[in-house]
Amino acid sequence: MTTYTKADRAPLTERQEARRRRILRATTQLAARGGYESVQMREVAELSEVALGTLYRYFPSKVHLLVATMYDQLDQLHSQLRRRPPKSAGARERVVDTLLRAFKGMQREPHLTEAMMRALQFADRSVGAEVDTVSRETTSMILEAISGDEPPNEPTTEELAVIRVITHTWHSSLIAWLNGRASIAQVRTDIETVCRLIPED
Amino acid sequence: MTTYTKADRAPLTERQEARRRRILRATTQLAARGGYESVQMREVAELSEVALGTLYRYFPSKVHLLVATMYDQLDQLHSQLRRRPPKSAGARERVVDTLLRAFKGMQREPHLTEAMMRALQFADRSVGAEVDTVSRETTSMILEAISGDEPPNEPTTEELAVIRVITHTWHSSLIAWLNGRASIAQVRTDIETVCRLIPED
DNA sequence: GCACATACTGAAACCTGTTCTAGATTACGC
DNA sequence: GCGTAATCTAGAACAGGTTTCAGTATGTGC
Repeated sequence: MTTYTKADRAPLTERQEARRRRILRATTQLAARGGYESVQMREVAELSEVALGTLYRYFPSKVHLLVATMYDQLDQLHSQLRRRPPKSAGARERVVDTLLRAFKGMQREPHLTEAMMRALQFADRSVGAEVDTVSRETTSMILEAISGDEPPNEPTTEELAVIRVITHTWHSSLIAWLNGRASIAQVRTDIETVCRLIPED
Repeated sequence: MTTYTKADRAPLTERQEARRRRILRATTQLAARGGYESVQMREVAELSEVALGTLYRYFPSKVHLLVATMYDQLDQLHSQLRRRPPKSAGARERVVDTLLRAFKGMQREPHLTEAMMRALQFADRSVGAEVDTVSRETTSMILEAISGDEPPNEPTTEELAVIRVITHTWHSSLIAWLNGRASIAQVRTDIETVCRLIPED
């Protein structure tokens, strides 16, 4: 019965926790500068003052590293949202607001976003657990937006299906935007379109 | 005013066309066996009896190669669909049928599917043009399903938005299935869910 | 059929993700 | 504090995508 806070990690000593933070910070920094390909494992190791082998002990691959970074960022976003939740009238509107607000944040750091999203989409089975964590976090953000002020109650199967579809759309259209294959307006439209699946209340 | 058939390629001599086919065939073969990571450029070159440099002249990267393969497969699927189009009553049903039929085909070659989809999702700006052709092909398949027997007329902006969302969902949920993060039933549900965005007629 | 430009070949070289190894260093139970 | 196990470090080595190059083959205009 060992339940860890925040994404089930084994307990770490302080120095280890510090190393982990340094690694994530370095990754964020490099990613923000030049995106996915600028995150080079040797550079991350050097910048975070950790040996390459140690980096790999903490994060078993570049994709793991970037997905963990994504979780980290998502977590910050989630806190912000809890502090100042969207105030719109209906569930649908609140979800749209939430996603557009997230999108606005991502527009500020397009390279970072690109690095994290590419990794998330490229992740294979071996990263399953970590991707699931990100996915759960996203789900609960949307669920909270749907619930509004009420404490979120157990989601129905139907709700979960809709949320999955929203998440899929959210990720893919973000990627399309990052790749220059979709405009900001198009991302907004896609979000609004998919959110029509949420029943008006 | 030079318009080429099938995805705008410069004209090739017969031997060049043959080489191109050999490369695509080899890629399909290797991908079908072991997925994305089994498609190794040196092996593709060897199997298609072409020098590595030549392979790169035809397809400037592994991702280009796999996206081209995707286009190729999609094209075959499209032909099949034209020969035996879905016969269901409403537009929505026909789209669901189309996608589920495609899904069934992909279940037969999961590794091949994985290789192509991973590449498609991982593609960056430099592959923009090729990804667009795949995207256009997908769009027209769905559009034809919507139109049914009628010749498809000019799609509205609204229709295009819905189709984009459907495509996004389609790709992401396929990936989730390939990664073992979603069941076949879930993919089916997601498709049915997103297709509710198509108005009943 | 010749001359030239373009394309193809084989092989080496390069880059970056990943793995491995031998030797410090650190954490921890006693 | 001491001994042991786990962790960390520096650096070499390996793997597969990509680039490069010298030489050969092919296609094209004349």
